[in-house]
Amino acid sequence: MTKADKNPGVRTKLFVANETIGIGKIRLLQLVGETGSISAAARQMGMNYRRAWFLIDSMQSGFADPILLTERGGKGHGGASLTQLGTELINRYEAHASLIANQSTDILDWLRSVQSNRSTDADVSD
Amino acid sequence: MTKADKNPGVRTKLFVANETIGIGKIRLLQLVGETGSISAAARQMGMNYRRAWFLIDSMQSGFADPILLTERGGKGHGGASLTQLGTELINRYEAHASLIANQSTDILDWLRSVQSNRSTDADVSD
DNA sequence: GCCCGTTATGATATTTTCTTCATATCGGCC
DNA sequence: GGCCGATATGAAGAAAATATCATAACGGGC
Repeated sequence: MTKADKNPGVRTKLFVANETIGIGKIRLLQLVGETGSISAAARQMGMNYRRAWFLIDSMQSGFADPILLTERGGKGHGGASLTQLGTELINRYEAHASLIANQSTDILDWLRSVQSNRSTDADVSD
Repeated sequence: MTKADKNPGVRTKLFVANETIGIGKIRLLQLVGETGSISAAARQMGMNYRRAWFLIDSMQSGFADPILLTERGGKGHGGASLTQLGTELINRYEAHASLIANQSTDILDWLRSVQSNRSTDADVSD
């Protein structure tokens, strides 16, 4: 349970320099901005630091300039903060996602009308 | 560097009944329609029948009615053909993809202006 | 100087996904 | 009735993605 939505949806991914950026990485980046640390963001998303770091690193690899600045040790024992490029990435992604959503009502309505109604809960056949 | 930097791209996926539909599965479905068989379509896309069948099955699972009809044995030793629902799926997907492409120029232009210029190998993701 | 929480990365284990091989069935056709 | 190429699945192996555990460096603060 708590898997995919029962309603049809549309998701878009950006492809840049061999890496992909979707809503998950963007959300993580947002949380880094809000919490001021990668590990706090990871905890909040229920993932381990290792994975969060990989995701952020893969995002970063697409850009010529840093999307965040990190610091270890120091005040607050270190942390991370977004650069202007990082926040712009978030903003542009969200603006784009919003445009897409506006263009998706037709196909979503159609999918709803033709989709299978089989229970999408955990399909443990027994 | 014969392989020029890959340009940024946008890809969208439909989510329906726990399954995803992207350009790869749609292309496969198209080829089934053109060739009249799943195995021919698979060969043409360089994948094995097992995988093609699985992809088609996962697509089908999202819909209440069949997107293709299959036949084993018989004239031509069997084959597959799209239903009207299957062709409508293809058409609607392509119309949707075209809308998305029109809305993506802004973010693509921006990504081009800020992306890293490290050489990237070809992306052949379906 | 040690403690603390964080960044950063290595090494290993586990899970998931994909591939390959193998087998069965179908039904017109010669 | 056997051959053919197609659909349809099972199952073992390989590969890739993800998770877990472990360790080091950092540097302000006490």
